Order: sequence, then C-alpha cells, then structure tokens
Amino acid sequence: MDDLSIDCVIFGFTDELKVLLVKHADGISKGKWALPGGWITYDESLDQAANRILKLLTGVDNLFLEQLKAFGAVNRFPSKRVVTVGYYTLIRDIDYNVVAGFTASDVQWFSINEIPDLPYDHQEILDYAWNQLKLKVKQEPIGFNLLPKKFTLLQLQNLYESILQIKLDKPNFRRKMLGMKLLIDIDEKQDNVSHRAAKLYRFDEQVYQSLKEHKFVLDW
Amino acid sequence: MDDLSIDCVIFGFTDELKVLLVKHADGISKGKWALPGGWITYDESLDQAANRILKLLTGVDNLFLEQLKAFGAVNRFPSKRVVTVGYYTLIRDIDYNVVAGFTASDVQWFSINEIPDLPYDHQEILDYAWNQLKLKVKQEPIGFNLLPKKFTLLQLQNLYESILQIKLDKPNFRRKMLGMKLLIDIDEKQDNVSHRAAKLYRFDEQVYQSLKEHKFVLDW
DNA sequence: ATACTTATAGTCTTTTTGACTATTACTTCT
DNA sequence: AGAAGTAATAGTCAAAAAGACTATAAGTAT
Repeated sequence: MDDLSIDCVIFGFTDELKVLLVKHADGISKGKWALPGGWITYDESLDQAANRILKLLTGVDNLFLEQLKAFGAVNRFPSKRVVTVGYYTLIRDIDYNVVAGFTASDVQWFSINEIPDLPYDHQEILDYAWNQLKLKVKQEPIGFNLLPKKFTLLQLQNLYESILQIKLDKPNFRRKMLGMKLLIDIDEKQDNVSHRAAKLYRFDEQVYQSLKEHKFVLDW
Repeated sequence: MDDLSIDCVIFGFTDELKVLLVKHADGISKGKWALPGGWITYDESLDQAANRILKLLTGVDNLFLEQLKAFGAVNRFPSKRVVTVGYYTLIRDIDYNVVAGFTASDVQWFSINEIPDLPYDHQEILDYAWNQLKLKVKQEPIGFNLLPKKFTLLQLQNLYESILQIKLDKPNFRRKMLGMKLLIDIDEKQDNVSHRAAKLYRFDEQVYQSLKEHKFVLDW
C-alpha cells in the first residue's frame, strides 16, 4: 500500500526518557532525523507492520507496542497523499543494540528534552505519543518494559518523574507504590553504590496484569 | 483512496445511551445494520472526511468528533484490503433528524444494550469506542454535547450511569459535581413534572474548557 | 570519627470518599 | 382536604487517602 505508512515513537529509559530516531539516507528529507517508519504491505495487519519495523531496528520481536492513531492531514507528506498510522513502544534502551536499517544511515537515542527538528508531522506524532504515555502512566502500572527485572523504588520514581516531568515526594511515593501490592521485595540490595544500598524489587506479574485490566488512577 | 475508509460510532443520549446505525442498501452486507462510513477522498483530511460523513447523516457541521484509531486486520473487509479509521461523536439525538444517505436505505438509533449483529469488524470498533467514552467520562467533563442547554443534576447523573453502566449515589454525585464549580445554577426549575421540580443548571463554559485541558479523575 | 548521601520509617493535618439519614417540595389520588 | 407518592436537597459521620513534613538508619568517602 503506497499511501499508508507506519511511524513509530520508540521510548527508551535508563536515567531519563529518550526517543529513538533514524537519519534518512536519502529521499526528500535526506540527512534529517526522523521517526522510524515504513510502508504497510498487503499481507500484514497494521500491528504486524509496526512490529516488523520495530524488529528491524532492535532485532527483537513482540515488544510492547500500541497504536496511537492515524495521522491524515492532506499535505502532511510532500510528494503525494500519505496517511500514516502512529505507534509507540517502550523499551529499556540499553538492552538493545539498535542498528540502522535499509533506508537509514544512522540511529540514535535522543533525550526527550533535546529532540532535533523533525520532518513532516513527526513532531505532532511525538507530542501525541508522549501525551498518551503520560495518560497511561496515571491509569495503569508502567515500568515492566522500561526497567530492569530488579529495580529500586527510586528508579521507579525516576521513571515516573521523567515521563510526567514533575517532582514527587519520596516517602509518599513509597507509601503509594507499596500500598498497591504491585512490588515484591526480593530481599536483595543494590551494590556498588556509594551510599546506603536500597532494596531491590520486582513486579508481581499477576497484580501487574490485573491492575492493567482494571485501570486505576494516580492523581499526580 | 480506495483502500482507506472511515467508520463512525455516533453516540446519542436522551434517556439512555444509543448508537446510530445505517442499513446498507446494497453491497456485500446488504440489508445489514452497520456503522455509518465512507471512503476518504484525496483532497480531505481524515477529520474532514469523518465530518463530511457525519454531516450527510445529521445535516450539521462541526459536531464534536474524535478519532479512535485505525483498524487494519488483513481480512477485516471481504473483497479487498481496506484499512478503516474509526471516529466517534456525541450528540443529543433528539436534536437531529437523521436521514438515510446515498448508500443507506435506513437509519436508526439503537440502545447500546440492543445492538444487532454488525458486519466486518464493526462490533470491535463499537466496543473500542464505548471503552474510550468510558475513559473519557472519567477524565474530563462530559455532557456538553449530549445534554440540553439546561438540565437537572439527575439528568447529568443518568448520563454518567448510562455510559458507565453503574449506579451512583445521588447525594454524593451532587456534592462532587457541585464541588467542581462546573455547573451554574440558572435559578430556574423544571416544569411539567409530577413531583418536586429540580433546579436547572448549565455548564460554565470557561470551567468546562479548562477542566477538559487539565484533566481530572473520577474514580468510579 | 565525621560529613555526606540516600533509604526507610513514621507523624499529623487536611481532603476526599462512601454510606447513610432526614427533611423538603410538589403532584396526584381518594 | 388529607394522604401517599416521588424526587430534590441538606446534612452527618466514620474511614480512607493525600500532602507536607520530620526523624532516623545505613552505608560510603575523607
């Protein structure tokens, strides 16, 4: 389908929230950083197409992937009428060795606060994606795809703070998180830190799933 | 564009939540009730296309209209590959005299609880739309497009109950609603009711808009 | 041993829920 | 006219949650 494309907003997190961009090797916006994307073929669903594109970059299949919506302004693409379907995904950036694909000469993580000029309506797609992420974070647990298996409460708090771009009170955050019974104390501690080591936790997958389904509400 | 269509979930409300369906005059699913839809032309954005289709049915332009997402399973449409973009809209049903368009032999409101068998993936689109509506109702004020200019607190409560399909406590609902300062007491009362007349309110558009932007959270 | 850093525990006040009860105003039936 | 019915509106009270803190603990670095 030469009038329908996919564009992916790939969020990563280690110490801060990041987005993966690719540099176009050629075409109209040659040399510009843009969201990774591609065309949809006739024999794949939208979700499959997005997954294929994501796999090209990360080498990994079946990452968390969710559709945003379709973007269809008449002149969003210069040469002809193209509607694009936006997707977003959450991954732990350092777990993956991202590689430039066919049409991309380079790939790179950018801090969410230092995004370069993007072509087409990619900035709009990114803004929309971030907004969705902010909403999501208030309604269901997050972090399973963004944090290591074992993590500290502060890491989790930093994730929330990075996404929402706000500062949270530490003791209150602890109380709330521990109160939802989502975290399991695995009775280990950090090491190699130059201060008191924090306890490590992991998600309780059962609770995580059920919270995802029932939705809750964090009024931050 | 012959591979990209629009489908609209048009929610209406008077005493209960309803959905507007059209009966196909011909084509593969002739005689079946389905979501109103149409093809996207090259010279209109997705939003414009949805708006055009909605206007055909209601005669009115620029109703509240919001995209759901794109639906793109490979075999969702029988004869060829078609991706559809779902939209939903909220209108006060009795304000509009809906008319059957070119390809529809009939139009009718159906109670949300008595939806007939729908063709293609229209049931999936409808479910998705209702879900979105449920989420929306918890995050921003609603009713501006669904209620008459002047309404009682009970009417507003019925709207919430119809959408969420739950029963709410009357005194608590009052307290919460009045507490948000969203309603203006216009110092009038119902008439022609066979019981104590309730006060009439209208929305404070300023507050309505600002609540829409800042989002809140109703944990029902 | 002391200064620094982060973890973790706990307090206290204010707000917000949720579940009710009580009373009021109006209509209609007898 | 009085009683019964129906929904509106006011108010209570205890439990839970949020917000803003303070205090202490457990380590590292100097």
